[in-house]
Amino acid sequence: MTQSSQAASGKVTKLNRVERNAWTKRKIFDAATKVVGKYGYAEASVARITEEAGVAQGTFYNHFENRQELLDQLLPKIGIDMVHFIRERTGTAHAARQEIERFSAFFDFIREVPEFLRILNEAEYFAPIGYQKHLDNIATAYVRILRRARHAGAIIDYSDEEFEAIVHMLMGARGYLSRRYSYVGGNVTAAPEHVISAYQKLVTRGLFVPERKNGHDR
Amino acid sequence: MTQSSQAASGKVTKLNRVERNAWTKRKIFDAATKVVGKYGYAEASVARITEEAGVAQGTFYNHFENRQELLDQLLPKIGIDMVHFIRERTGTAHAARQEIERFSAFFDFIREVPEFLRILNEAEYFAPIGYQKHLDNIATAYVRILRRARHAGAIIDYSDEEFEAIVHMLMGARGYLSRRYSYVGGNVTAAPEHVISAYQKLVTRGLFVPERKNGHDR
Amino acid sequence: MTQSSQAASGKVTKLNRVERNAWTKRKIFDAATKVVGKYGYAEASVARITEEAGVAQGTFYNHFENRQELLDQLLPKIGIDMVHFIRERTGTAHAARQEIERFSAFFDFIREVPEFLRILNEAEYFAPIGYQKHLDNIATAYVRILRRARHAGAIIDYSDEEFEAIVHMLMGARGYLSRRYSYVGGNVTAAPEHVISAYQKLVTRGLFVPERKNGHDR
Amino acid sequence: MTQSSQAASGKVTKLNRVERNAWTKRKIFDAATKVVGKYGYAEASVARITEEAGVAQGTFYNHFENRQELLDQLLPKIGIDMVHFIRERTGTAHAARQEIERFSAFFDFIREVPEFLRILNEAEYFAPIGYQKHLDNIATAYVRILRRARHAGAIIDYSDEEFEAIVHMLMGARGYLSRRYSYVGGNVTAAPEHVISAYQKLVTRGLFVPERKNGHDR
DNA sequence: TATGAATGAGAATTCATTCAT
DNA sequence: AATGAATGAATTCTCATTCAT
Repeated sequence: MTQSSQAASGKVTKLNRVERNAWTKRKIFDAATKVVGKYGYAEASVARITEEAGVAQGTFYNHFENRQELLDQLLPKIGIDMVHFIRERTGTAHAARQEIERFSAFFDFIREVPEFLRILNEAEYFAPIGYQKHLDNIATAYVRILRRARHAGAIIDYSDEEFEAIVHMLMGARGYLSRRYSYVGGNVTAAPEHVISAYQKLVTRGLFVPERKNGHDR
Repeated sequence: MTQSSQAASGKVTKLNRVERNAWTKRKIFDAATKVVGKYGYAEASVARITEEAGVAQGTFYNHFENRQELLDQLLPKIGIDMVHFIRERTGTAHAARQEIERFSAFFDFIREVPEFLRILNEAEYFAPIGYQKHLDNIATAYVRILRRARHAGAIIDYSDEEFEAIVHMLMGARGYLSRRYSYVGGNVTAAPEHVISAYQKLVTRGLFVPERKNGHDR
Repeated sequence: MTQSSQAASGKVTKLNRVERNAWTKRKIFDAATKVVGKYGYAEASVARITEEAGVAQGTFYNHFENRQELLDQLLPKIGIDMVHFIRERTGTAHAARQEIERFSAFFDFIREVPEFLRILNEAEYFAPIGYQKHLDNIATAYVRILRRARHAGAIIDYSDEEFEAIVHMLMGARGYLSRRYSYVGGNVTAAPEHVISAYQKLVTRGLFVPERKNGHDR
Repeated sequence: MTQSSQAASGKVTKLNRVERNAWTKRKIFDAATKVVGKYGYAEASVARITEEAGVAQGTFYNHFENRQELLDQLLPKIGIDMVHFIRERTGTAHAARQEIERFSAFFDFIREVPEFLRILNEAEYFAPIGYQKHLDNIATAYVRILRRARHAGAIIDYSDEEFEAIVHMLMGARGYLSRRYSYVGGNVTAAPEHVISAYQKLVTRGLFVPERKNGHDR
């Protein structure tokens, strides 16, 4: 083992049994991310994933019960990365403006992790368990945000049940918009200005109350 | 009563060659709708479809070039049915209220054709050509509606480009909402009241100008 | 039916039942020749042949018991054409020189009927009955020629049994040579000079006695 | 005794991974030889071959990219065996007599490997890549032999180009003769005496100069 | 734990032949 | 006699999973 490969593994000394195990599992996981991002779930055969990971096919089944189990873990894991990414890019402005920040950050994340979009969109049918988990994660966090905004007076007139519906609309809007506008000639691009402005108008007017000088939440 | 009108009436005694041909194609098509709606595109093998249709596998290839060709025809065909269905259920009220009618009609259509949702949602990956065709159909018609509303003064302050983005948001919203709320215990149900009200609030406030006594479009 | 198509059929007036029948059979036969010559027996599906002939698939079975029957008729029919063609191009010179004329004429025939080579060569495996018939036709005629030459004193020291072997050698030589030298860049070409001279040397010296002034056969 | 030498000896107790792998591939190869020899390439389906080999169909594709790849390897491999076989049976007599030895040895080889003839003859159409490879192998070696004979004075008056043509004639002659005379009632038999004598006369007189007391080549 | 050959159930598609009209 | 839709067996190839080493 060379120094550089040790460095890449994050360890400097020889790996013990547990670490080697985790390291192999990680290799398979990362390979799956790459493969699904590039070819989609349907083409993500165990053969392709293990080849990309540089391990034998049999090794796969030492770490995952079966192909589906891995596929179902893919989206939730990346989904959490996304939540962190967006949270870091959201400031303390008025709630309506924060929502626009989140919207933009979502598109930024797609550019950061181009595999995400495909993994997200196909998951509903190829990794339904993972998809559900992801959706619950996001919806829960999102509803909490809206509630907080309502508590701060930035939203009125929406019930908790309606929040849940709103959250699905916003997620759906993002999904369709990203599919439509994130790809130009095979490359992942930033959201066009008019897309952001349209989202801003719809959401700001439709969901939030007009911002006043002292209307900051938190 | 002519032979052809006999065929159309569903009460068939004897069909001529052309009618028999169309009838068989139709059987395959309907079987595919059923199968894809129930099992999804991935599981819609030619064997399954032809079995459902009650014809031999080889017969399939007398009517469709290959499996994909049929799959790509599925969504656009049903999509057009949907457009007609919604149009029939849309009155002449104020534009904002018409949009809510369309929203409700969409959910009604899903109950009418429960296969539609799955055929629509999976199409992006399993029948991309058909999906694109469908999306274009819908987006074009939808943008035209919004423009007319703007011309009638029911919408202001949105550009054509923004309309396109809005249309994708609305389609995305419907898609996610229908996935979340249309199924209860395996049955297709009507949209809950709070979903309709949330949509109504978001869209009415976000997209349209407040309705005045003389604010009808057209 | 137009005048020109009547002319093409070789008939000027309306065709009666028998003639129509023969005409259809002929169309199928010619189509098969074309198709096998271009794509080979293996790709000569009934669908392809009938399409080329401009008739329905079912029509095929009104004229031929099955696909194989037609294929087996192909080679013997053209083989007879070849025999006539070669015979017409053979003069009354010394037997050895006649053999060279036949050899050259064989290559000329290939250029005249470019389908022949493929039909001949593949027939052994795809139309074995027809192949055998053809081989018998040719061998019989060829042996007769050699016997006549022996009777005329142009060949000595070969028995009838040996003649049969010689004939197979000569046919084999032609077959391999034509495969090797008749195609250049997809086109059928004349036999190169050195091929003819090599054949001439081998056969003239190996089979015939040296030509004398009065050594003409016949 | 090493493991590998155990394998080579045919008496096998335990094979290691590499040996097992080679052993399986060999089983498939041998099965293909048998099947093609008996039924021809066209009937040599993967199902038939793997059944004959006693392995699962899927196993086939662990060892060969596809069906055609195997078929194209068949003839060149056996062709090399044939060359060795013939070379071993060729003495140091005069070149003309050596040629007769080779001719006889060819027929002996067919009796040794009865599958060869069919594998050879059909290859042109079913395994064209393998056929070309084989033909090149043989023609190259054959021309080299003729040149050596010319250098030794046993052949005069033939150019290199003519040699190539001669070689094709000899190969064609053998091919046709073997088809005609090697099978009697389903069994492979030796070449009849009159066939050998006819070949001997034609080639000895047609290609070589009369043998003198000191006319040995080499 | 890692390996990779072996498995066998299916997948899409082709095509000679039949047969009702 | 002509038609052409219907048939279904057979083909090649894929791939998740198993298991002996």
